[in-house]
Amino acid sequence: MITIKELAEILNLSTTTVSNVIHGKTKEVSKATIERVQEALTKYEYVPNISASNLARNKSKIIGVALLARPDKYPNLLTDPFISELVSSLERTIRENGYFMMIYIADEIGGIIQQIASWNADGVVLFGLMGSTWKKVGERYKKPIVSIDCFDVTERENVVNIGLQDEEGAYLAARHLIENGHRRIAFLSDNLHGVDRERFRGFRRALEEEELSFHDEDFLQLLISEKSAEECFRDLAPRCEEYTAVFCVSDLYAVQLANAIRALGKSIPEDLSIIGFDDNMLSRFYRPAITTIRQDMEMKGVLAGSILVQMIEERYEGEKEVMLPVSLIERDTVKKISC
Amino acid sequence: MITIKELAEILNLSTTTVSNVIHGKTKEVSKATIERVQEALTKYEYVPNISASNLARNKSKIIGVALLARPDKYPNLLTDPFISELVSSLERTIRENGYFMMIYIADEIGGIIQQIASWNADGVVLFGLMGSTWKKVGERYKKPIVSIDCFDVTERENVVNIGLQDEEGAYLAARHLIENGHRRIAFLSDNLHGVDRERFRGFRRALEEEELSFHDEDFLQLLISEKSAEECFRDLAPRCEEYTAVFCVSDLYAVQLANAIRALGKSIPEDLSIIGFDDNMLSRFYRPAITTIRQDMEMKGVLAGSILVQMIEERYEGEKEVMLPVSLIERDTVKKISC
DNA sequence: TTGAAAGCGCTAACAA
DNA sequence: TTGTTAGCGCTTTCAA
Repeated sequence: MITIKELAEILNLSTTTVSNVIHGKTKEVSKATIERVQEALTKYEYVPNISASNLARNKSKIIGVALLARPDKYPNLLTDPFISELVSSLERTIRENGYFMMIYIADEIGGIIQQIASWNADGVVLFGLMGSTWKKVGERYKKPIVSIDCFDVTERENVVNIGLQDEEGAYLAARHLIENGHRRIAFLSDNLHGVDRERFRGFRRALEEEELSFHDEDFLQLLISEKSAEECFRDLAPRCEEYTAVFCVSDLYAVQLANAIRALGKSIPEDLSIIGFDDNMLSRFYRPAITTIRQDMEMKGVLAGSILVQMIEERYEGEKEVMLPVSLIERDTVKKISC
Repeated sequence: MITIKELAEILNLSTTTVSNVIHGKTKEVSKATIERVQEALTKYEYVPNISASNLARNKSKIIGVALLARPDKYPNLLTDPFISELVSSLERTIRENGYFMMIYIADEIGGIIQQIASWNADGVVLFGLMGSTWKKVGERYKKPIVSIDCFDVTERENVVNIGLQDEEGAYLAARHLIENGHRRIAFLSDNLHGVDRERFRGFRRALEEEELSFHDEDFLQLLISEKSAEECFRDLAPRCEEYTAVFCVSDLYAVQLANAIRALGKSIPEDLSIIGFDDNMLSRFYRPAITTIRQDMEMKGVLAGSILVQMIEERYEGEKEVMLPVSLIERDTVKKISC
């Protein structure tokens, strides 16, 4: 692998000049030398050494993408349609802006942010971060950060959050069920933190508006840390007898619930209406196609990537928090019933 | 960010010594200094600069993962369950071995391999590479390579291929259909290259064994470069009238075909039997659950990652080609018929 | 047991 | 228009 220095010697030029034509800073270089250099570049198949360049410039063109997940979940995190759509559009946006993506998956941010700092990443996309752990991030990493689906971020320096109208989405879902005559509606999720807390709030707001009651047992909680997903749903399915409809916080859960219900010999939506959240491949391909709340993951990735790049290049002038809209996608898993 | 040099000055030591204790080369360092250094390391929150280290060592701990795909397809390549399972297990394996993954998605290998060389990646995983383009790779990149699902690789230096018993898989699928009484069987795919060619061969072998004829029109080709997937399947569905069963080269296609058939008011498998390939999330979650040929993507990623690491560390002693097995997963989309 | 110093390849301020 | 040179932070050989 030939270096700039060697090239300079061969051409009887300085490294500066060679470096300049490599980077197109050719205002002050004569036509003749430009050509000579470029010929040599291709002739000797020059390949830049990015490590050296990074070291000299104190930049890296790397964007770190940190995905936080529980250890039992992250072995196959990228397999989750929700995550893969996000990463897919992030990757493309980062690439198209001339940066490189380095993915980190782990259950705690400390080590990750350390490594990201080690690589001198120009910026970071953070996903799945919980409240208390923000401290560590701020202490160890001073460059731009875009967080996705985080809360209480606005007071932080150098951080922009891409969020979603979670509350509104769940509200729309619940309203849709109510408008179709449903009165006994359950809420299905594995926790009540972060986005799911917001969705829980929206869900309850819709019920309260109609003065429908909601009791603790109407929260169908998946104990995913204790048993396999399949077991969770098998155990939960019988409890759905009590309801005419279930709101699931993801399409993945909606599909799995539908299967568990059907395994009991019942049918969807005749025996139970189901509504999901996300509008990804699963709800679209499943039959009956799942009625769901759409969020634009594509847009989430694109925004996260491009805003981060703008921050890195010191030309971002938008808000500290961007809220993406949601919409109801009516398909075939909500039955109209007469109370 | 404090550097080794600064640390050395503070401690009145040489950079060598500091560097040595950082890397645990402490055979020739006194207990006392080890402790002093380690205290300072934490006190001053030392973070190594990987670019500098890479430059000095002429290594990078980076593994490049190059995914080749047609431009119209790669915007959302990572969204494909097949790819996401692969990348997910690759990422984990790479991480667990102490390396970093850098993903590259593009339609031609030249630029990618250039960038990978620029980063001085210690090794590369190649997916989706076609025959003629291997030249470029060999010319520009001399370090270890693991290819996935490639052919004619055994004669190359530094290359190990992770393949699959594609021929056998399709053979199993076709046999299964035949054993269930099917005689008019179509083959559905978007091309007949690479793995699909192998599958086509296996498929035909099964037919030939039973002296069943196969004509050109029995190859249902998806013209995915010309129209959207949905249109493809809508246009293709009526042609399935002619058959009692269709073998699809992926679960994704199997699901989409099933939906197109059902959109015509027919049912699966009563009116048409379908068999897929991959055994991923789609075939498992769909109802009726798709009968399919299982391949272990998890294993593919793990093998690719760990073999590459072994090659990088010069301790790989296995074959130049690893062939993963397939198996038939019987589910609910193949009907037993009496001829 | 510790240190001095050269060098990895590139950049950029400054000089000519 | 081109060249000189001093780093960037770390590793590693060799010497002390």
